Amino acid sequence: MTSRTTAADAAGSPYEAPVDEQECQEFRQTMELAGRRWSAAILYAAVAGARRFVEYRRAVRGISDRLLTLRLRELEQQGFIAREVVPTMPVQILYSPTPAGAELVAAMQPLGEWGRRHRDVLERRLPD
Amino acid sequence: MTSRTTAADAAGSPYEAPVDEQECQEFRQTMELAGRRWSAAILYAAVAGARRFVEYRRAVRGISDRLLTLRLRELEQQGFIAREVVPTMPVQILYSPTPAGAELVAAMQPLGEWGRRHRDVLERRLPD
DNA sequence: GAAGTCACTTACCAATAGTGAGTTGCTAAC
DNA sequence: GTTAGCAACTCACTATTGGTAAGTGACTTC
Repeated sequence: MTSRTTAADAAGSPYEAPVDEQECQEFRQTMELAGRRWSAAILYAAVAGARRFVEYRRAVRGISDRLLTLRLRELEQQGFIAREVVPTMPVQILYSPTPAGAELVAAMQPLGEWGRRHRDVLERRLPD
Repeated sequence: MTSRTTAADAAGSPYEAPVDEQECQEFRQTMELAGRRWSAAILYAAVAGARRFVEYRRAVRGISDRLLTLRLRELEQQGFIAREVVPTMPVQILYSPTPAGAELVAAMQPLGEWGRRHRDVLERRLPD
């Protein structure tokens, strides 16, 4: 810190924020990866046993076909979900969680817990 | 389950997905509340010691004034951040984490941990 | 008195999300 | 043998959200 004075100093600013910028950045990236709309619910459904497209659509109430397709592709690209085509007649397409996906869901559990304890807050801001 | 047969049954579908739809829903709401763009980083900065507008802007690298204003207001409404006007000359405005906000950040810690272990995945999909 | 800081607003454009309908390939029912 | 249905998509369109850049007013420092 230099000897330069500012309006804030004059007004009694307590300190310069000692926030670790890089850690903040990492934190942000992780939360935004996992917090992408629908992604967490889809991963959760996968770990809970969903496999086929329609099963996910049923489990993740409110999602559209289009967004489900998009998110499944993204999660596949990121390595959290594996897509398998079973060449029966008619073909079946199965989406299963990878170990990385399951690990991610496990890391989200405390937040799920938090959500159950603070259901009131959720209902106040996300009434869908 | 009825005795109705479907194409899926004919092709050997393993089971109906036993996913708990309500739990999935809760999970989704929580993750999307915390995963909103910039929100997690702002809360993190708050817990790490940021108080004034400029301190948050410095800590949360890349955010614009507009979005920071918006997010701070949202987090205040949701009860995660408290806004305090100190009537000095010039006035200071301080944003501090509430107990609920601190608790939320604590619940996000395992995900932050996960992010540090999987930095490669983050870099692949969020190069900003 | 010119330039700078703090905590915002405003205007505008781009990216993302949501809705609803259509498609292909198959089966099952009348 | 046409009609209806499901599974897993795709397309076109609109609404919502996010990003960029610039401006504002009260105040301070040079």
